[in-house]
Amino acid sequence: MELSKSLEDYLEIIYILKTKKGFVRVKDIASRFNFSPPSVTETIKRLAERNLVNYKRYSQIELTESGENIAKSIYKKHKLLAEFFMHLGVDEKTALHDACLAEHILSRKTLNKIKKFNMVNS
Amino acid sequence: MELSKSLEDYLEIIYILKTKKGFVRVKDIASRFNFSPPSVTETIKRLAERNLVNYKRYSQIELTESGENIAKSIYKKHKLLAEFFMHLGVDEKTALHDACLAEHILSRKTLNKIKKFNMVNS
DNA sequence: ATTTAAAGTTAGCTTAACCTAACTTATCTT
DNA sequence: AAGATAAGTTAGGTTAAGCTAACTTTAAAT
Repeated sequence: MELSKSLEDYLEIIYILKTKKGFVRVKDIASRFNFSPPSVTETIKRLAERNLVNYKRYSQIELTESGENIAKSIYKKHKLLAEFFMHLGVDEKTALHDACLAEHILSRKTLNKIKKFNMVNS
Repeated sequence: MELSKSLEDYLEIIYILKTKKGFVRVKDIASRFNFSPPSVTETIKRLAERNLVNYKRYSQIELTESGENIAKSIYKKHKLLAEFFMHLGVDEKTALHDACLAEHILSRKTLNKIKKFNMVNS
């Protein structure tokens, strides 16, 4: 059931691309992460096995409902953490970078405390 | 040159065990991480290839100077982050757990802001 | 000093997550 | 509608990081 950092990143970027562009292609994911297209295809297949995306060869990639739920929750963590780091005085670029990493590891309890901190400091 | 999260964890635990017990054995590392002894042996060899530990078969494990420097810096991050999470109101167990993960990923810039935060809130 | 038990190692396997080279499919242009 | 180009896939390789089973070495106990 546990998702790796890598799979979480894929779900998140699929969600972001879908929202921003309306559709998602292997090429877009590959160029975002600087991965080769075959690596992306392979990972998409693994996501499909877990019913997190609907995959059809040579076609666009769609999140399933549960895939989208996970993607949204990761994206929310990302936003929360970026805001948090910036409240601490970290520059935006670094805040976004570190948020991309921390979003995969911090516990719900810690994230809740961070959320409270953000609320107080807004 | 970049160390994986896994290798950083090994260096850190070797440093901690050495400090607390005076010596480090495969068995101790294995039981800390719940890894099998062969996995530990293999990783120790990889650390030795990078000159981060001195490894002699059937003998104790010693950090080299550069291995110890890295280990110390990770351990310092660990302490810093655990303290930080507790300042935010996170319980100790969770704080230590999350510190173990965050210590491998956060940038120097973010860690510096966290250090300042800790100083103000002590 | 032998024997036994504990610790460590070797050999060989697995999976995730990347890669390149070569091939296939889809799309776009004329 | 044919051919060229772009996108995607397949096949096969690599490395890190884990595992078990079987073997070796060291240390402890009698």
